[in-house]
Amino acid sequence: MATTKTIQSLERAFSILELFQSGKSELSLKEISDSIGLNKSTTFGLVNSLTTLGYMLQNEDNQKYSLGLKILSLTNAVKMNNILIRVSRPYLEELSTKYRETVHSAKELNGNIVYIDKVDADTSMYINTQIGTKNYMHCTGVGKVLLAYKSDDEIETFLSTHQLKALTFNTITNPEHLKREMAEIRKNGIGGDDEEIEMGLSCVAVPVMKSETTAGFAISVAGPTVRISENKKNGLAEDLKNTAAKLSEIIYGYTAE
Amino acid sequence: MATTKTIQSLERAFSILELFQSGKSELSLKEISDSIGLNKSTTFGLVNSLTTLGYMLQNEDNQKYSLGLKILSLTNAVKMNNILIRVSRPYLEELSTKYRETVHSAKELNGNIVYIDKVDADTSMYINTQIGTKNYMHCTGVGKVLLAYKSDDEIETFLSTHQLKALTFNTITNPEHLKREMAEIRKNGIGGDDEEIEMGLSCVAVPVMKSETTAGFAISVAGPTVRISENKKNGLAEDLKNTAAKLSEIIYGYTAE
DNA sequence: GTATAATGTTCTATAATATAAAACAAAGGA
DNA sequence: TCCTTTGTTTTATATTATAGAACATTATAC
Repeated sequence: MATTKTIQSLERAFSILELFQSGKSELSLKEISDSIGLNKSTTFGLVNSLTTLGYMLQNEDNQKYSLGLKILSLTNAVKMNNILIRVSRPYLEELSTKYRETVHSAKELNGNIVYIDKVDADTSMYINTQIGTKNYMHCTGVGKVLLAYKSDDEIETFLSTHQLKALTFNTITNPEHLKREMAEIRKNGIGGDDEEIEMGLSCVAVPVMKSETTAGFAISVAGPTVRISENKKNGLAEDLKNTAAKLSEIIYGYTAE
Repeated sequence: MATTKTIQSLERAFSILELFQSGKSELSLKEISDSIGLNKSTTFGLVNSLTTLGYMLQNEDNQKYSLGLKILSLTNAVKMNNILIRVSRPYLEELSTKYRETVHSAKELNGNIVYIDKVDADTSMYINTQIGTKNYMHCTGVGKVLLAYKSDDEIETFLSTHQLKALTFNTITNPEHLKREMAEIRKNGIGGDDEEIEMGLSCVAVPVMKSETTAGFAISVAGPTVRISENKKNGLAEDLKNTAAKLSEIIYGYTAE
């Protein structure tokens, strides 16, 4: 459990790297120092260090800075070390190709979900989620599915420590209501979200079980509400369940029944 | 140009993250502190900060540490910001599928090449290269091709500042010999390496041209020497050239002739 | 089941380091 | 050409990272 103070220069360095997540591929020193609210020279020290280490690089023409390719070497390590990502990728791609929708995998981390992987749909609609970032448990398909397979105690703890913030009119904000949905998910082995994060956007989600009662992670197929409900009839739910069963077996060596 | 001293805690933090590139997915605090040669508590401070920031995480069962998924969010940013990676990926995959060999893309960075992307072959043979890491210019296919399209002055500078280290019996260590090969590459628009990094391993490489005389990056197909020479006859070189021409056009808007 | 070893975590004093201000350099625009 | 803007270097100082030691917790041996 982390209680000690985090090292200031680390916190600052990473927030500089994270600046590039907002779409800009190049930033000037000025822009960086303004964004993080630090002195020019302090910023320079940080940026310069990151550049020396290969995690940022400077465009020689306009002096601007961008992210360095060395970050990709860490990515590699993350993926190599995560059987989960390695194994599930092709299955997620298969689902995405078949239904032409966006597919996510996610796991729980301290009361939130973190996207592990994502396969974008081959359509004009782009779902704005980022691998490695957090999202709520109570309003995402993957989140609700993962919550459903926690113990009753854990669910109670979650509900008493997390406010069920409304993101749309559909977001479930009533704990009792959410608990009823949890029971429903456990009964059917399937869940989803119905415009609970954003109007017009829905998903179907299933858990990848680790044992008979515990979920390791979850996968989902998301897209415009109309298409998702249509696809559900066309076997999307069944396909998701089958995929999850395969992953369960390969990753955790667990087979149902 | 970076001359200032790099911030110590940053240097240390990243060297901790880089420890996980050696294949181990979990490391104990002790292992980490031993590996980087720092005091237990100093190491703890660094590791704890990285954990708080989401770039590492601790296994609650055995206390061991691993890389955090948040690294993947930076990956995302790198890829989003690099048209090069985004655009070329499917083409590299196509080549890899067709020839069942490993495909690389790489660009130059301060006299070395850095792998930008890699598609592993669907065979038992695994080529030990890592995206985001450096390699020599004088003995890799991509490196030689990129060197060939530098100006004569730049080539001279490179040769006078870099020792041509021999990695195998085939590595070209004679500057004059290398210059002759550069001319050959420019003549044919194609290069490669013939067991110059490792015995038994060869590759064919082509530049992706930015203009008539300058290369933006390079792509290569690598594999066991026998298969590569066989594939060359079966159109590998032609396919590579065609792919490179397409990428040239899409990424740099440059068309030959 | 107890004792002992090994490792993870917290506390604290101190030295070392990151920091910001200011000076300087270089580039760009008026 | 001058002035503004932004990137880089220098330097003094205060803050912060650091390592040693104590403490806590877990694993191992007996």
